[in-house]
Amino acid sequence: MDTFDTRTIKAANVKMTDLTCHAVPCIFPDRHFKVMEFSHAFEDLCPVCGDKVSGYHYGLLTCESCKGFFKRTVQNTKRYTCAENQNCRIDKTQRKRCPFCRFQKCLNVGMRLEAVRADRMRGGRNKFGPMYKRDRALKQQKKPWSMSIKSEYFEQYTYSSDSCSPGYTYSEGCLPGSPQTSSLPPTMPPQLVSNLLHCELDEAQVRLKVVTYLHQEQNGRAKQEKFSSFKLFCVMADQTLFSIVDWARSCIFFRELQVGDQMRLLHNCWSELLLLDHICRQVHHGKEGTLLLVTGEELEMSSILSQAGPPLISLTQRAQELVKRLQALQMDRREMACFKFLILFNPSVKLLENQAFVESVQEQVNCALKEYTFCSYPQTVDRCSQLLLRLPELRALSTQAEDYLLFKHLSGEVPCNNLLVEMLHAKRAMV
DNA sequence: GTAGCCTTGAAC
DNA sequence: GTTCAAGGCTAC
Repeated sequence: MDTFDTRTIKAANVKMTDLTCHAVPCIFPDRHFKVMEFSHAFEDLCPVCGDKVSGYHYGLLTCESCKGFFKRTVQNTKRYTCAENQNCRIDKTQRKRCPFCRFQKCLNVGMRLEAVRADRMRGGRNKFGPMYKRDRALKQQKKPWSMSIKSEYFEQYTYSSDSCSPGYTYSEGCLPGSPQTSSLPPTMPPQLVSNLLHCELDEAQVRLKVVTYLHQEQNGRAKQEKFSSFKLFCVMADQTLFSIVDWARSCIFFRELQVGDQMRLLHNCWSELLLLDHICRQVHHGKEGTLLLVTGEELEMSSILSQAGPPLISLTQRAQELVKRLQALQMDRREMACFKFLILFNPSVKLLENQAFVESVQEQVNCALKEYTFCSYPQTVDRCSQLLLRLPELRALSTQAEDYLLFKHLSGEVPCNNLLVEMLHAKRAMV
């Protein structure tokens, strides 16, 4: 129990020890005391604390203090802990109270770790320059419509992509796979569905965390101790699972539950969520014959199948069949977000303290998904049922994956101190 | 540790 | 030469 909590907190702290810090002391600071001027006034408020924006910093418009805070945290590899429930309110007056939640918010709104320079070189421009330029142009276009800053902020989504505006990137209209991109007239999704989508993890941030961790792990080992491919996959899945736990703990509804219920729900469905994460990635990847890993790497399916034993071959093939079915349905990101909640809020989990609440969330999400599919895909009347039929398949597949993992664990092939194994044991203890 | 102001330097 | 987003300095 305790291990779960401490490890979760560890996962929430971004590991940046591979950032080499070569501080260059400024021996002769040539001070001109030039008054700082900006060519234009920034009217926006900082998405982290609501203070006045001073310019683009680490990927998006933020205030000077959050810029400095983000820089100090990343450069000095700071680790914070939250004395409350990891959902402290961050505003101008309280931003100093909880650095843990402040840093989480920095990451959640889209501040980029990679914009903090490992070599601490001053001046110049980075790769975000064109992105900032695009964002400025976009904001300029939006001005005549007098959109309030707040509504603009909440109408955008957390999927990060370099091709869209900084921070919250895919706007309503350019969300891949959304019904708005088809020839159908645009319809407003139910508010709950939009809220669930808003909770989604930033794929780029997850990728960065996993890649950074893997890099550290491999580099910190002697040549003969390097991980095998299977162990690397375990570490990758382990780190992804940490991100999934972080996602759950910051989600609407879930964060209102007592820690005991949170753990029961997560212990019950961790493998389904992990598998769904993998499957969603493949559905949107859309390249037959290759698998897209959380690290962004592509693997040839044929090379996996040629090296894997029968249990892994069967698992891979069944997962790909499910991917194909969901691709055939053109399942979109909002539906995926609903799926996650339907999996997480399982009222049949034993010993829940607030079973009624879990049941009510499941019902609300179910209704919202029905309404969404009905309004957005009117040409497919039974779309919702077709989607929901995939859930038992996902569950069966996750059970098969758990069995395989247990077998590998008993054979000593899973790395020690692994959250996957911890969850596996916790789930078996529930039954 | 925080946050406001200063310096730097690549891109334009 | 100008811009502006990095890092640095320092009073608090």
